Amino acid sequence: MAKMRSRGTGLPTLAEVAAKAGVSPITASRALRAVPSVDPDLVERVRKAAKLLGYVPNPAARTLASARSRSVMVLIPALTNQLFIEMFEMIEQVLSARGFEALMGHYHYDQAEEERLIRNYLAYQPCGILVTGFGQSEVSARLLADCGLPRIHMMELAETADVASVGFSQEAAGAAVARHLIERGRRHFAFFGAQLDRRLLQRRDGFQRALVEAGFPPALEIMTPEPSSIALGAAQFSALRQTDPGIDAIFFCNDDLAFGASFEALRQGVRVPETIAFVGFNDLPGADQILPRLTSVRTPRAEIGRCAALRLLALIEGEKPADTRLDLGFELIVRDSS
Amino acid sequence: MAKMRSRGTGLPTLAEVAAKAGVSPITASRALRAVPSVDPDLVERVRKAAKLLGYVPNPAARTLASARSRSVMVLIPALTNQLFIEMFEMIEQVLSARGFEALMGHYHYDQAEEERLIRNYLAYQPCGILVTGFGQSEVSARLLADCGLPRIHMMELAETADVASVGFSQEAAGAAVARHLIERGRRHFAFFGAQLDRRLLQRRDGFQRALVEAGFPPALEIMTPEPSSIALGAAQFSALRQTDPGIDAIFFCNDDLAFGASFEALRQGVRVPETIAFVGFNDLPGADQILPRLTSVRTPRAEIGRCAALRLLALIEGEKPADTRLDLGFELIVRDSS
DNA sequence: CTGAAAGCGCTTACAG
DNA sequence: CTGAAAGCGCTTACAG
Repeated sequence: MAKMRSRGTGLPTLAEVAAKAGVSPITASRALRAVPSVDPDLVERVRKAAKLLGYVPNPAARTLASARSRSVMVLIPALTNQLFIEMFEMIEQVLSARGFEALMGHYHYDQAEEERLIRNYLAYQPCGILVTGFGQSEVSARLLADCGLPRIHMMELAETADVASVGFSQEAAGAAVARHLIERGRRHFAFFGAQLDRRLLQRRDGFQRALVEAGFPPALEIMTPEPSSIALGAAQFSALRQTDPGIDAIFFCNDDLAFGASFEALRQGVRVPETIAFVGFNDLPGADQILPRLTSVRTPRAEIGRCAALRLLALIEGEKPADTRLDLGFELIVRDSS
Repeated sequence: MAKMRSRGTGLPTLAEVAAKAGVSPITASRALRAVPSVDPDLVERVRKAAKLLGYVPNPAARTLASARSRSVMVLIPALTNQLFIEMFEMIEQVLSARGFEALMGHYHYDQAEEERLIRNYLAYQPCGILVTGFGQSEVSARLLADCGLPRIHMMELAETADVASVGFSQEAAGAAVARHLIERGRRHFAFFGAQLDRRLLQRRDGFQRALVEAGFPPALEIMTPEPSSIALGAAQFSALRQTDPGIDAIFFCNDDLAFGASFEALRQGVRVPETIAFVGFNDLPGADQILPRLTSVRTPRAEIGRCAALRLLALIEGEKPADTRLDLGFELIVRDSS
C-alpha cells in the first residue's frame, strides 16, 4: 500500500490507475500507450480508470525509464519574425495530433546561443530534431550528428543527400526576383539586406547571379547585420535616395524593410513603381494592404513546417526516408509595387 | 562498475562526474547545485570534472527525484501578436539568468485549449506559473489554485488582493484615449474591436465610460470575434465609411487594425487626422513609421514580463509577497494621426 | 561537511 | 496476453 500514494504534486500515479482497474501497473502502462498485445477489455477498463482519476502520465518518469521522450526539439532563429511563428505553429499542430510535443528554442540568430540550446535540450532526451537551415557552428553540427537522433533541416535545401531537408531554393527565389524586375524594364538595381543570415545571402547570390547573367552590373548592396525592421527599411531607403537616386528597383530581403521604404517613399513623394520598383520577401501580412500593394515572394513556411514534422515522425517511427530533400518552391506574387 | 556506464543517450551521468572527482554522487550533486555545505575544494573538483565530461544534468531524473523541476509554466494567448513575444522574451531572459527555464504554451485565445495546456504542463511539475490575465475557465482556475504553485497573472490587474498580478489598468488606458480624443475636439466616436478578449473589453468599457462621463453618447462599436489583422482593419474601416461617414474619431483595439484602416484611408483619400482621427493600441513596431504616424498607447509588456518573472522567482524562493498588485501603467504616444 | 540507503513513477527486458 | 523484477539518473531524508 505504501506504493499507492499519490505523487508529490497530488496527481494520480499509474499504480493508482492500475489498482482501480484491477490490473498490474505494467498492463496499465501498456494499455495507455496502446501497445497492441493488451486485451481490449482491459484496455477499456484502464482507460476508464485513468479518465476517472484524471490521470496524466508523468513525463519525467517516462523519459527516465525509456531514455526517450515524446518531445521534438525545434530550433528557430527568432520569434520576432512572424515567418517562423507560422512554421512553428504548424509543427506543433502536426506533433500534438500524434501525441508528441515541441520543445521549442530560439537563439536570436546567434550560433553560440544555438549551441547552448542544443546542449541543454539534448539533456531532455528528445526523440527527434527540427532545425532551421544549415548555419550551425561546427560544434553544434557535431552535437546534432553525434546524438544520432532523427533530424530534418527546414527552410534551406541540403547540398548533400546524407541529410534530410524540407524547404526551397533561396537562390532560385532571388534569381526569380531579378528576372521579374528585368522584365519590367528596370536597369539599376539595389539589394537591401539586414540580419545577414545564410539564407539571405543565398537570396542575394541568386539575385546577383541572375542580373549578371542577363548582362547587368551587380546590384548595389545596402547591408547591415542589425535585425530587420520597418524603421530600418525607412532609414536605408532614405539614405539610398541621397547617395544613389538613379536606382530604379530594390529587392528587399524581408517585407518589413520594404514596408519601411514604402512609408518613406510616400513621405518623400517618390513614386512607386513609376520612379522605383519594390519587391519584398516572405509576403508577410500587410503586403497586400500597404500602399502601393507590395510585390513579394511568398514562402511556404507553414507547409515546410507541416512536411518537416510529418517526415520527422516517419523517421522516428522507423520508416526509411524516401526523398531526403523536399523542395516546396515559392511563388512570386506580383502586385502594384513593381 | 555496472552503475558507471553512460546513459542511453551517451551523455555522461552524475556518477561518472563523481567518480572522476573522487567523491560520492551525492556530494557531486550538492556541489553542482551549489548547496552551501560542501567543501570549496570538492566543489572545485566536481565542477572541473563536470566541465571535462561535458556533463549536463538529466532534467527527467532531477524532476522525478525532487518532484519539482526548474521549469516555469508560461501561458500566452497567442504567438501571432508581437506583444506577447516581447513579454515572453523578457521572461525567458530573467528565468535563464537564474537557472530556470520557461515551459511556454499558447492557446489561440481559447479557454478549452488553455485548460488542456494547464493539465499537460502540470504533469511536468513546474515550480511556478505565469499566466496571462484572468480569463481562464472555471476548471482552469481550479487547476491553477489547487496545485498550490506560486503564480502571477500578467497584463491585467487583479480585483482582489489574494492573487498576485503585474500589469496595468486596461480600463484606464481606454479612458485616457477617450479624453485625448475629446480634447482634440472630436465628437463622433467609434471603437474597433477584434478577438474580443477580456482585456479588450475592459479597454472598451473604459473608453465608453469616459465618453459618457464627458457627456457624449457612447461610441459606435464595430466588433468581431475573429483575430485582429491588418486586412480586417482595412475592411472594417471601409465598411464604416459606407454606413457612418460622420464618425470623426476611431479607437482601435490593436495597432494592426489601425494600420489596415490607415492604408484604406490613403486609398480612399480620406484625410487623417483632418477628417477622422485614429488612435491605436500597443504601439507596435511600425506605428511610428506609417502614414500618418499613428497615435497609440504604449503598453509596458517587456517590463511586465520582467517584473512578473522576478516576483515569481521571489515567491519560488520562499519570499513573502510584498505587493500582490503591481501597476506598471501605460503611455499615450501622440503622433500625427490624432 | 560527507555518504549509504531508499525512492521518485514509469518502462524495459525477461518469463510464463 | 499478463506480470514480477530491475533499473533509468537523480535527490531526499537520515546518519555520522
